[in-house]
Amino acid sequence: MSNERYNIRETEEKWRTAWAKRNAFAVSEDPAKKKYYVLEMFPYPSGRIHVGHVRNYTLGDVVARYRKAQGFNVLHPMGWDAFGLPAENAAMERGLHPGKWTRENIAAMREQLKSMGLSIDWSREVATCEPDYYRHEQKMFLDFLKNGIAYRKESVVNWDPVDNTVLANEQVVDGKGWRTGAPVERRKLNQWFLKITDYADDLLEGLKTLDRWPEKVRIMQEKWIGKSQGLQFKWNLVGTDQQIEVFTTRPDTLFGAAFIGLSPDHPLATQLAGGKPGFDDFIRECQQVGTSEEAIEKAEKLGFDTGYMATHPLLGHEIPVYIANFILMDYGTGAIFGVPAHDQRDFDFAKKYHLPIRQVISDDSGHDCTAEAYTGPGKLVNSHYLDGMDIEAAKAEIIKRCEENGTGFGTTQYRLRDWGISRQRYWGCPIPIIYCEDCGAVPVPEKDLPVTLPEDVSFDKPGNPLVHHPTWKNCSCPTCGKPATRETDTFDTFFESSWYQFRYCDPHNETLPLAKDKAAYWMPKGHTVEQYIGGVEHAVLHLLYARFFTRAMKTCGYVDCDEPFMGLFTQGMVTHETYQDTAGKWLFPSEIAKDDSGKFVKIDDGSAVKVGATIKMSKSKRNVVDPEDILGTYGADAARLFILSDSPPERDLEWTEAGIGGAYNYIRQIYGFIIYDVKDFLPPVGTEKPEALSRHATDLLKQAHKMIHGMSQDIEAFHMNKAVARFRTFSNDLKGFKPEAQEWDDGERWALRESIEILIRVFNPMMPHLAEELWQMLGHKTLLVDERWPEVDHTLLIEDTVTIGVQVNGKVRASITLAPTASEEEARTAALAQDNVQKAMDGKSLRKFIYVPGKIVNVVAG
RNA sequence: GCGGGUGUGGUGGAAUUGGUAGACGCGCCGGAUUCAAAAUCCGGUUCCGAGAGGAGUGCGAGUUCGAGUCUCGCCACCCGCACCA
Repeated sequence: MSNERYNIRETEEKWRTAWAKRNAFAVSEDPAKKKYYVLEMFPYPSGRIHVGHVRNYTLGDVVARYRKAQGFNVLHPMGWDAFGLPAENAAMERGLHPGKWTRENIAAMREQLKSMGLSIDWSREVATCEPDYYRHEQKMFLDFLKNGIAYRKESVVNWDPVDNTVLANEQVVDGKGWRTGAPVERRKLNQWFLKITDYADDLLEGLKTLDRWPEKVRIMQEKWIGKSQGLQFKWNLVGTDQQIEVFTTRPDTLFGAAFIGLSPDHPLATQLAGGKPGFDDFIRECQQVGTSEEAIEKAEKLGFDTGYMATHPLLGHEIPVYIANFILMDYGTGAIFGVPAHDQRDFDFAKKYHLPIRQVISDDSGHDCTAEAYTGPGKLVNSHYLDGMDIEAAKAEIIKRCEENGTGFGTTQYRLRDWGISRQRYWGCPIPIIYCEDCGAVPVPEKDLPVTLPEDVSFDKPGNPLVHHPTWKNCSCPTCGKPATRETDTFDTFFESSWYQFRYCDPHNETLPLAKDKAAYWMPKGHTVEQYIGGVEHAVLHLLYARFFTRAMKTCGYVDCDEPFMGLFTQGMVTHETYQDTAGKWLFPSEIAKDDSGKFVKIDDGSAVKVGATIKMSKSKRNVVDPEDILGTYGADAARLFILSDSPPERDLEWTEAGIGGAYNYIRQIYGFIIYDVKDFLPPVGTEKPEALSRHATDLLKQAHKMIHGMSQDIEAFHMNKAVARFRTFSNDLKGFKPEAQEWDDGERWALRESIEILIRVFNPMMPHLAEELWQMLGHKTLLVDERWPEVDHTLLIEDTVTIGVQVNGKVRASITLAPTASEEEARTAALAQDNVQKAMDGKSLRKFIYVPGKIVNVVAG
């Protein structure tokens, strides 16, 4: 076998240069060609790519190169999600300006991505932190205002009382500020919102059209939107003329009501209980729970008895009114009625405050409602005129009665809340609003856009530097000319990532986010991004915001489509083993090695290393590998091949040294095999197919065409690991292909070249540098990047025999080879002729004979 | 807590969607080559059993001629939860 003579570094660089010189991946609108838009989620420019990026962009590149080979006009762009918190952290920790830090990171990461050999049209690159990008979203925001999609309201944030800054949920650790350690408070601020709830039904309906999305993502979005039918109705507050409006999805359980619960943020809460002993402490305690739903749900359920009672005309008795910390002001009316027997949270609350538990639903199984809430189906009991009804009928009856006596109405509620887009941060897109004492919140006139982010800022003080900027903040009112101040909040960075899929279609347009004709070619309704690829962690927020934003843009006349991504693929995480030294300190994989006995030790001092769980790569656990090292050591093709091998892309990928080594070996082996072992036997490029091929040569071709067929199916279904297994199997077939006689005959030589070229062309999307090099070494003058995907000769896929298993009473005892179309009679004869079948039947008679042609025979004996 | 998902040899995974479980790879074992090692090549490798044979897809039930695949109930791990991106 050959020595390795494939110079990976030089060769890979050579082909990247060749593609770039040729502008191989630059595209423009071409009405003669069908377009195909492949998009991977753009990266946050943290400074270095990580293995998750390598996985994401490798997957996208396989699709892009495969579709290009199929003749599509493939749009495959790249850009930078360049606003966000880490840039401000870098500024505070290291004194670097967020803009400088971000732009340097982009430059570094661009080089890293380029070294992967991606088929990207770099002329379309965008960075969201540049005014030529964000000016358009400022304009869109003004349009949203005009169309009633944007509005301002009060909402709560996490407040660090020491730094006097707003904290992201991520910056709240165990209820305390991450830097100051001070208990976080909730604080109300006026903020801008987008009316995503106006589109809730449409977003829900649209999910049905997304048949090329993973079902799990559609389900998650459906649950997130959380459409529910229910009753909104008023309770009377005993001894006052006040009423409490309550929403419930379970009006059927009305007679089991044990208490009314108010959100601590509910206006009535302070009104009823303010001044009562313990109230201030209670509210303070509530305010120390973070704003995240998770924190609220996990926090201990606390209540405060207002001392008031409430009643409802249909109920007939009075129940106490509590303030409860688990009730969200944002959902429904911010008030509920609690039914301990049929809701576990209410049950826990009732136990804690000694409230009665009254069962009103029963399924006759004797469920003990004093031990645990019952949430299953059943009939109504203890509920007067509802007794004996099923749940749905009882719901309808209560809604009807409330509507008749005018105390309530049936209504639809959504769990989805409007999208708060204000961030009290510097490194984001300025919200184009000016506040004037007389005129209020005034939109910045379009002629004054963009409102650019000032670069001369300092991070000496905590909080948003825009607030203390000496000149930027102060301006004059566009309406009346009086001194005024700019909005110092910036947009949520999800704003930028909600429309970048459009910007790539027309990235240098100065007047519009994108021109109509470009949108019509690349993003027509029903044929938008054919394939979007990214992490499943974006299943709800980013993907829902982008779907909403697209609809909002449509409302404002920018585009004609409503679903931005027709096909979605969500990849799994990349994991790695974790390592700790004897002192428990986390170690990087690069700090350890295997000793002679195969145990891991620290490289610098040889001390023992504890190998821990394989988990998601994270900086804190140091279980990360640097793609740059991998690419430098093994080359881009090996990294790409390993990423695609073994693990199905939707599942987690365990990064191992052995795995990347195996991929590297394959590249060297197949190169050596083709160039040193068989190249000299091959006929020249373009040799005509001989008149007749031997059975032997045809068998090889059959395998080759089966592979093409299988590879196409696998790539289209994102079964990249199976596609890899397929061409590796075929590589083994090739290596085992020997002349039947002493010498190669012409047919064999031709079949060998044909098969090798097929192999090269089908693995090209995965290992484009190696494929291009082999293509040239075999004598081709053209670039493989311009070649078409090989066509399947379907006559070669037909098999004349098939081997199937023979079961006796469900257990495999033998196998038989038949024509795929063999009759049941033929199958029966062949099966019963098998010794093992007779043995297993053990003299018993044939009771039933099952024959599924091409699949199985089952002899039922007894 | 709520919502979504995953579970198959020593190991990553495959199984034409109800039809011969373990393709392909990693690792390991044996052989060739080598002064030796590395690298490379060839062969073997689910478990128990000498063998005939038996068992086997997280655990427990069920449907079926036939279940990794479908149904129900558990267990374990992972992702998201609206200001990380």
